[in-house]
Amino acid sequence: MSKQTKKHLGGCPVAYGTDIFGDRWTLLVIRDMILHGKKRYGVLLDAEEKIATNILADRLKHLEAVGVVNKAQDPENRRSYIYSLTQKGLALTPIILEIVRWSGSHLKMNKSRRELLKRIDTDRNGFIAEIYARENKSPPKLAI
Amino acid sequence: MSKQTKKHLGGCPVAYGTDIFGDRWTLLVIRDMILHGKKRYGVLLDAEEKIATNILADRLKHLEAVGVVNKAQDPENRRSYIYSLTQKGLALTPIILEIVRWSGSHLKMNKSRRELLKRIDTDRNGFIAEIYARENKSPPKLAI
DNA sequence: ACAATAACTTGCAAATTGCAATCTAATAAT
DNA sequence: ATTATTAGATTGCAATTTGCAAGTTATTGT
Repeated sequence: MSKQTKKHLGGCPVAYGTDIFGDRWTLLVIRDMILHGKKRYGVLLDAEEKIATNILADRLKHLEAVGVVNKAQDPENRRSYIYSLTQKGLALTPIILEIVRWSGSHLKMNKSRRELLKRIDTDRNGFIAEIYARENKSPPKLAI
Repeated sequence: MSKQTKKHLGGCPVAYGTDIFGDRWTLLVIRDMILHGKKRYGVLLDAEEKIATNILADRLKHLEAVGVVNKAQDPENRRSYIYSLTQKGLALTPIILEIVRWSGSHLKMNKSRRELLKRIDTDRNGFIAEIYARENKSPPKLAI
């Protein structure tokens, strides 16, 4: 992820988005938080794709800086930090879901993932609402 | 974009997606093709973000290799090549549109871009159908 | 024939990623 | 109380990628 190129010019929304999550590792971190409810450094480190420690730390710091994630110390264990998705972060859910849908058309998936895709197709808004509820955030207004 | 890390493990759809478009430049190229109908190397090179020639060539080659883009020589000018989105490529449209929507909530945009956002919100499927029609491809089945 | 163009390719410096070791503060175990 | 372990990084450095600008080749325009 290029810090040098992290400047969107001319106000293009896609360029703005790519400045924030237009790299593989950031997208995967967001996936883990949105779809799997992961909230801790060590748990995020455990993803299948094996992110490097410095990359994970860098990405979490970045996501906090852009307001996608909130970092708070766990009062019961001050070594540990809780990373929560903000409203801005949760609002990335539809993007993640569209990625799942697109990939679902071109990738062999196991049964549980096929069922996830079916869930998304069957009741997308309900699925989104569940993710928001899990994070104790109010869901967005329903779109048609 | 890491060739070494371009391997999705375990069949996760988001990881699969990030292998294909999980980098800034690829997303921006896809944006230009989907939203602006760009089809030629020189035109894609002219984007606001100023992609480097080697990066553009690399990304187009990659997109062709993964079946998102088709490359054909222009019969009227054999120096020039036409890069067309395949069905697989066009199916990325909902992702691009969700990125536009998300960014629209967090970015000041000029009038034309605000109108684009309003278009997407008002008649998303119609907008998608227009893009498919522009590319002479049959649109996907309507989702609820 | 020569100039201009389209699409790259190349050389190389700067930046980023990836791996593994290391560090510090806090908690757990003894 | 002391030692061991843990959580979350940070660091050193090699490998890879990006970015810039010059260069190349085939094709078209003059």
